[in-house]
Amino acid sequence: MPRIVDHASRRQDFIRAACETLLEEGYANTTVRAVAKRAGFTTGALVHYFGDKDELIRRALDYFGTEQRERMLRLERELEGRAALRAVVADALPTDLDSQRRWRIWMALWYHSEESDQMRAEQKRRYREWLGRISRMLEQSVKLGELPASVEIRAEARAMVAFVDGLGVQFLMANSRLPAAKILAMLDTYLNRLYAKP
Amino acid sequence: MPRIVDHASRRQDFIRAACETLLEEGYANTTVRAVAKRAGFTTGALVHYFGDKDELIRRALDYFGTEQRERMLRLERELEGRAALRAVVADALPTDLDSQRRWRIWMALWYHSEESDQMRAEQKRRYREWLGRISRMLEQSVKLGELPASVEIRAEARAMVAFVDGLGVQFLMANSRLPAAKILAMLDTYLNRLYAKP
Amino acid sequence: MPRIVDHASRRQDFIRAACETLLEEGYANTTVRAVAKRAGFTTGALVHYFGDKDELIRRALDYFGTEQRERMLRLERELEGRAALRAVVADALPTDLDSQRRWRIWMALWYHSEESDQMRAEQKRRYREWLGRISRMLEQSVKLGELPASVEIRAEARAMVAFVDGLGVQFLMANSRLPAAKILAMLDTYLNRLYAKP
Amino acid sequence: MPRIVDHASRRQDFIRAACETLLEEGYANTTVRAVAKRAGFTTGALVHYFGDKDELIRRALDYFGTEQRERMLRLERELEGRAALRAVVADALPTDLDSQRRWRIWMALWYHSEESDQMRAEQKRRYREWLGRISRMLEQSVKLGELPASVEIRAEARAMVAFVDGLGVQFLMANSRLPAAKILAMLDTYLNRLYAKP
DNA sequence: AATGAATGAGGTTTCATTCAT
DNA sequence: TATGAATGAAACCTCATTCAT
Repeated sequence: MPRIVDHASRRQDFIRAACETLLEEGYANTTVRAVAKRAGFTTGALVHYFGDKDELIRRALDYFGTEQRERMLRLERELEGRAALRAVVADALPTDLDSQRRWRIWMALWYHSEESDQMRAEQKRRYREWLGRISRMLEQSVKLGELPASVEIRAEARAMVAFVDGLGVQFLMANSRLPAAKILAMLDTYLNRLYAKP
Repeated sequence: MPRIVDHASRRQDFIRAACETLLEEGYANTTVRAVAKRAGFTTGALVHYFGDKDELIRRALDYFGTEQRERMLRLERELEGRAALRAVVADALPTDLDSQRRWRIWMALWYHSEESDQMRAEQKRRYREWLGRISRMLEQSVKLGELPASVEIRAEARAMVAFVDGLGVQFLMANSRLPAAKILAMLDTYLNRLYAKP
Repeated sequence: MPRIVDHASRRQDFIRAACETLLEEGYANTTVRAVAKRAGFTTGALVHYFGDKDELIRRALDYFGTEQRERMLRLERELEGRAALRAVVADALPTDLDSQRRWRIWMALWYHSEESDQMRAEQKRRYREWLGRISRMLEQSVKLGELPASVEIRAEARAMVAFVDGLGVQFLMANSRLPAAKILAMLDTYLNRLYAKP
Repeated sequence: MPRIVDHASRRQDFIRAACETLLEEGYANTTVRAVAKRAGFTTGALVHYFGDKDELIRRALDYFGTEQRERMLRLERELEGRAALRAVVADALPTDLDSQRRWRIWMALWYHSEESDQMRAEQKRRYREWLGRISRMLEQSVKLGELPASVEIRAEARAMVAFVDGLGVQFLMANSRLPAAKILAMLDTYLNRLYAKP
């Protein structure tokens, strides 16, 4: 008589626990034991849900990307063109303690993409998606007449993403002493130039 | 009379070995043993040159910063204003295999600043210096009349650095398939907007 | 259901193994590996029972103190005044091979109290208790009229303990060639003088 | 052309350095490097004067015993009988910071006698000498009529030494909070009883 | 499915000792 | 004689993983 357990949901519990551990204790302290404990289980239980630690971490980071994407989709649905772009990017920027935690994870993700082929592949996929989304909003802006047709969509998307990532890094390096207002002002300066009439 | 060894140069050997190990095997595989072996010694030899592993790693990462700074200083000396800024930033951008390696190190540095207080302190110092240098070139541009006096130096410096760092990340994520020409074109677009006549 | 192991008793196994190792191989050779091996496990198993080596050693040394105390309490219950004192001290004195082993441990304890703050604290506690116990028996002697009220309890307790500890040291130095009879005779001489009618 | 070095005196330098290191840094921190540094040399120099570390330590502890003995001889020469005994023992007792240091060494010596056969042998010799010296003073007391002929010289000497050693231990355990006056008072109580008219 | 004891490899660090100079 | 670089063994500790229950 098998114990009644919702395999998928328990798996999700582990993933969430791994995320929280990554956020609050850092990658180096994200041990299997720590994650299992946070999830309310012991190390041995993991074996039923993940082949090894690496898979768990990958799933956790992926979950993280998924959350971000969902927030993004919500914003995209409600707005369009420049407004959508501004909303999506502003949401991604590090403007509070919570987003600082998010950026810490992203950095862990970048960093560890260097070490695991599978992680790298997944990270690439996420990057492509993120670039694609920005591109689409820029295209929308062109359609709406906010931007001239001559704009180089792909390059602009890349520049935009670079700007955001770079600010994330700075935010961490500055130990969160970078006020949200300043960051948003920088974003607006950036957008004003991009959307400037020639 | 002691065995004839140039202490400083041998120390440098270890630092170089640590760098190479970091670059080629990643931070996780950069063990004391691996570094010593690459340098052609046993682990115990390290003790003559570094207090502990952390110091070795810090020195290795610092070595990169120093190299970068020296290149920067050379460029600053020869040019001024916008031209200097363009040269310095273009040099920092990931445009070839060698700079890809550099960016991998930077990322390691960002990442591990999160875990070691000393490393964080040194990293902050480097960041401040880098921001200061960009700021000075922008001020020069104002003096030269390339930029209006109304420009917010500090915020522009931050935005510039963010742009560069973000492109470094993208370069790594894209597995170096981002052509130098495209990256430089993005830089010029960025500068054109910044230096645009209102 | 977990593997069936009595955590407390297994912990005790390690403590016993540590004691034996200390006794038979000396402190310098009491490595984690050696203790684990003697207990029939590998080093990693220790982590389930002790935070680190220091805690293991402290527990092992404490184990001795506890044993000693329990023997003492038994004797105190059955006797009183001078008789109790004589019995307790005679039991503590090094009169056989087994007590030689005990004294070797005590010396380790004294010695290592010098180097670990926690151990020093625990050792102080044990000393205070031991002094208190002797003091109480002396007070009893006063009440029973065996000793004059003028006796300086605390100083006499200290002297008594010093005498015992010093004999323990001598016993070890003499390589156990000090016959029990001689030692007990010395004790009686000591007590005769202490309890002499003025 | 050999360098002119007084082998014996340099050897003594190392021994003194080892002593000081033992006193000030404790046995565990008495590394070859620490001793050599204190002596103003490097580790490699030791090899010319001592076969290995163990020999160095043994010589250091021996030097220590020798100093103590010399102080004792001086006192013996000037006094006799009970007065001599009192002076010698009072000098040995832990009554100041300096003697605390001495006792720390003695304890190290006791402790490590357990681990090295050679050290044990030398320690035994020192103990015999110390017992012999006390015995001789007691015999003198008998000759001087201070003590009855019936006194058991050897046993009394042992008891005396035990008393002293035990107080040394207590002094260390009490973290030197045992006032000299109290200790000397205890000694006088002890001697008064020993020398009491029957 | 879950436990948690146990394994064992691998990491950093310390240090007595060796040896070319 | 002295140097001090280098060795290499051994210590403690951490942790992913395995497995009997």
